[in-house]
Amino acid sequence: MSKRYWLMKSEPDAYSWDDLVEEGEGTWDGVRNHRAANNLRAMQVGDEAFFYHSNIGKEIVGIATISEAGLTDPSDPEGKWAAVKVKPVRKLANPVTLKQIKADPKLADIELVKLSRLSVAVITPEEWKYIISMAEG
DNA sequence: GCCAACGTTGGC
DNA sequence: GCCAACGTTGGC
Repeated sequence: MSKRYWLMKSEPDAYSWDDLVEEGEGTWDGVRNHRAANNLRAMQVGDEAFFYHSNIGKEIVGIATISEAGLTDPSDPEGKWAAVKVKPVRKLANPVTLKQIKADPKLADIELVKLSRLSVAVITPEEWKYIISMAEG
């Protein structure tokens, strides 16, 4: 299967990009939303994900890669929820803010905006390329 | 099975 | 701090 792209939200107060870089690898667990969990289950090792800071910053700050997929959430005693592990790839030269994303007609259908409460969202290859060009172009 | 009430998340 | 969006719960 070809590589897919994702967006993972985190409140930097709870777990920031810098925390991920410091640890080297982070487990993405605690997701208790079925749609977000389905996204987690669809992830494959090697997929890439934007790391988005919600609440504080409200911007995409970096790129992470899925290092382990199809895990069971260790924080779920019933073992029903999914988790993955991620590693930082690189920080974006210029973070892309939610404001920029909302203001751009090319990103009008992005799941991040349409389903704003989803903690794990899908990014299409077109959206991925476009956001990268905003950040590093 | 429907729907109102409530809780949570996240933007503003 | 407020409110909108969405999910979940519980009464019927």
